[in-house]
Amino acid sequence: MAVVEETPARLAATPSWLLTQLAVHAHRLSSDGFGEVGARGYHFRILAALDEFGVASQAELGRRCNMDRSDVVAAINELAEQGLVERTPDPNDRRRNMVTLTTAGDRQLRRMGRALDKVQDELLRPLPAEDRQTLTRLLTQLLTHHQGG
Amino acid sequence: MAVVEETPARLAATPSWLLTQLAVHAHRLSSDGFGEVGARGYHFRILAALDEFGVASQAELGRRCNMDRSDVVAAINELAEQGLVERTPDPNDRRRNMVTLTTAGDRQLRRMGRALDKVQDELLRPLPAEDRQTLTRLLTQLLTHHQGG
DNA sequence: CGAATGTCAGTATCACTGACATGT
DNA sequence: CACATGTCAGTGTTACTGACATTC
Repeated sequence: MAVVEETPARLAATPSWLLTQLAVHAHRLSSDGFGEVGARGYHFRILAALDEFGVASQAELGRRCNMDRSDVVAAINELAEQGLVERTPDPNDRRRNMVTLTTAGDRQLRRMGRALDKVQDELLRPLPAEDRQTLTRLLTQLLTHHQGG
Repeated sequence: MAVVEETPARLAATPSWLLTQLAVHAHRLSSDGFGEVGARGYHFRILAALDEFGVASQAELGRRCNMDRSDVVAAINELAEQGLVERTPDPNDRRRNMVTLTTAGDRQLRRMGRALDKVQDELLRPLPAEDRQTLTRLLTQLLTHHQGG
């Protein structure tokens, strides 16, 4: 009957619940933005890594973007089909593919970047600048611990 | 060649990236704990809601736990099969099922609760108590904004 | 009638596993 | 030989969509 139903305190007071639920909202927001340009999160990760560090093998991309090798394969397939990246064999190590960002890929990256900027604004809207910094610092601290150490 | 590959700054400096990556770690940790008792996240949400607010219809559970009606159906199926909840028709409203927590369900909830407590400790380990409070406050503030308003 | 409820079937994204062939 | 790389096929979790019959 109630219009608004209450979330159990056992969940609401729990950091891992807060994190996952907020991640859901972040994902919804960015899915909307990315979807408008026919892409998804994995694509952005790879394009951003190529833009920032240049040509790379698929395994390198996987490590940089926190993606599994097998998922990189699929993502590169999709990106290559759209002409956003090029996959060429590495003559120095014939196990590897060299993945390069194309001009079209760079344009797409910029489009997705703009969409992502909007997501951040929307996501952090209720927080003043100081709190945003604090939040980013704390989250970075946590992530560094769990990924690096 | 590098042993550690760098994450693109475009990602690392982005709150939504931090959130989603941390949510991944939280999910990994709780999946381990929940998996040991043969359960998953959706099960905990429902058991916790039943424990805190008592008997409820499936639709109510969905609203409280932030789950889709259709996903509640599947979760309740699984919980009922294990004898952790009971599903009985509501005589006052024949559209509804009344879902009740059984004694076994209560035991399971406690097991999962203990597992989840370990997850929080592990997740927040690098932060001092004060920072944990700040983080929880900021996350709560964000989530309230995105869910309530 | 409109609206809520339970149910079913299917989809998408992200993450992961195990296997295999090829090459270093 | 061990190990890295790319590839393929499949799984699990969470989240969501559209449809349908039943009931209020």
